[in-house]
This record gives sequence, C-alpha cells and structure tokens, in this order.
Amino acid sequence: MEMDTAIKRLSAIAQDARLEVFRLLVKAGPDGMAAGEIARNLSVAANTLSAQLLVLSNAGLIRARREGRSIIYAIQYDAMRDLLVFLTEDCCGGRAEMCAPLATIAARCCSTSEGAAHEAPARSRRRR
Amino acid sequence: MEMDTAIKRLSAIAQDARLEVFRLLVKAGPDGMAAGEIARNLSVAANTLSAQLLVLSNAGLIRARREGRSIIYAIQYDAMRDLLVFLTEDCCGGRAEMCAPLATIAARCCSTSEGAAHEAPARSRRRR
DNA sequence: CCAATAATTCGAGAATCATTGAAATATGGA
DNA sequence: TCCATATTTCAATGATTCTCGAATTATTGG
Repeated sequence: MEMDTAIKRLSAIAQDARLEVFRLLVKAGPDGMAAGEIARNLSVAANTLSAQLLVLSNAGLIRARREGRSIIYAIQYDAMRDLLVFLTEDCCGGRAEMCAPLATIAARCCSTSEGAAHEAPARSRRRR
Repeated sequence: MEMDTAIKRLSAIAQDARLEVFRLLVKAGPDGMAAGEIARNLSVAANTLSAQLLVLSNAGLIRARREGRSIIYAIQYDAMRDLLVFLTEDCCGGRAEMCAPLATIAARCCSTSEGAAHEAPARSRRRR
C-alpha cells in the first residue's frame, strides 16, 4: 500500500465525527446504513455529515449505493484490512513485541463470544 | 480506550513525516533512535522533526529518553496495540468479513520471512 | 407536473496544523 | 569555564480542515 493511501485513510478516521461514523458502519456490517439514519444516530447535520461521508468514501473506507431516495453507506472491509496490514508491516524488526499482541487481537476477535448474541454459525475453529 | 485517545493517535500518524518517523521507529525496535539520526534518515529539519516527535509522544505512541547529548525515541508497542484493538472492536457485528483478515495479519507477521534480510536469529519458530 | 423527502454542493468564516528562522537549553569534553 | 554538539522552544506565516446556511439535485407518490 502506498503511503498516500494510508495517510488518506488514517486522516479520514482521525476525526471524532468520522471515527464515529466509521465505527457505526463497522457495527452495521455489509448492509450498511442510509445517510439520514447515520445523521440521526450521531445527531449531526445532514450537510456536515455528507462532507464527512465523502472523505471516508474518497479514502476507500466506505462505499455508497443508492436505494430509492436513500443513499446507503457500507464499510469496505478490504480497505480497512489493508490499512491494518500496512500499519503492522515491519513490526518485527527482529522482535515479537508487537506481533504477539496482534495474535491476541485476532484471537479476541470472533472467538471470544462475549458479543455473540447473534449466534454466529461458527464453523468449528480450532481453539487457541 | 477513549475516543479522544484514539483520535490523538490516529492524527499523530495521519501525516507523512510523522508516519515515516513512526514506521522507522517500528523498524528500529525497542532500542529506538536518536532524534538527530531520525532527522538524517528522513532529511527533515531538526526543529521541524522535534515538533513532530512531540506530537507522537503526546499521543503516547513513542517515548523519549536522554542518553548523553542525544535524546532517543522508541516506539511504544502497547499504545499501538491498543489502537489496533480499538479499531477492530465490534468488527464482528455477526459476520467475519473483517475478523478473518485479522487472523491473516497475525499469521503473516513474524511468520512469513519475506523481509528477513536482516537475518533474525530466529529461535526456531514453527513455520506457517 | 407538483410537492415532499433524501441527500449533496457551494462558499465563507473560524479553527487547527505544519514549517521555518532565530534564540534558548542541556550535555560532554578540552 | 568555554566551546561544540544535540535538541527544543518560540513566534509568525501559510496551508488545511471543519462547520454552517443557502441553494441544488434526485427520487417517489399523488
């Protein structure tokens, strides 16, 4: 990934309203949410939100699709994944101080069933 | 982690010079690098760099220690790890689109020896 | 076609941020 | 103590960025 792209994405989420939008859309999943719905959730003006959605879109972190009168925004998982990969590149200059925690993140995510209220099918994954 | 902290850290690395400093220090590892050495590496003025190092410090991403005439900056792995955890929180709103890639990151990191030009002693680590 | 809803674009003003030269502080050695 | 090295602080300037009101575009239903 190019530095330019990474910076674009980082600055996109380095702002309170946009970080909230981002997190909201991460939670919302692939189905996404309409712009108006997002605005209501975060109590931010429609036109302000529009500008912020554009920043996130231009960074490639979210994607818009029209559905009737609404425009639905949804997270782009690949973009986020690429950014995380970029940030952790060369993290092992010989040592594992950073890598070890990464494994923890992966393990915590989707395996700890703390938030598994929505019964994920969970194709048997080997533990630990 | 508080949103404020996350934003502080994200904005800290959402800028070209600082992102380069950050990546350089990630590579450098716990021993860190002197401010002057960083400046030479990135060909940026000492005073400009100083301001940027302060931003990264205030964000908690790096830490300074004096050593003789030099001031050595080193990455703070914990801060970075916490940020990554924060960014991936709630990423599993039921689906694994984002989580699966995370595991890949962890696996790629420290296991793929693609960038192992600096012959890490490699205390026998199981492959793959 | 007209009105209502959903969202975006435009322009301006305020606020924040990055960079620079000049001056200041801290350390180590002669 | 005096000087050179290493780095930071300060103040100013220019560049970005954020937000907001007003106007605009797109879509649906009557």
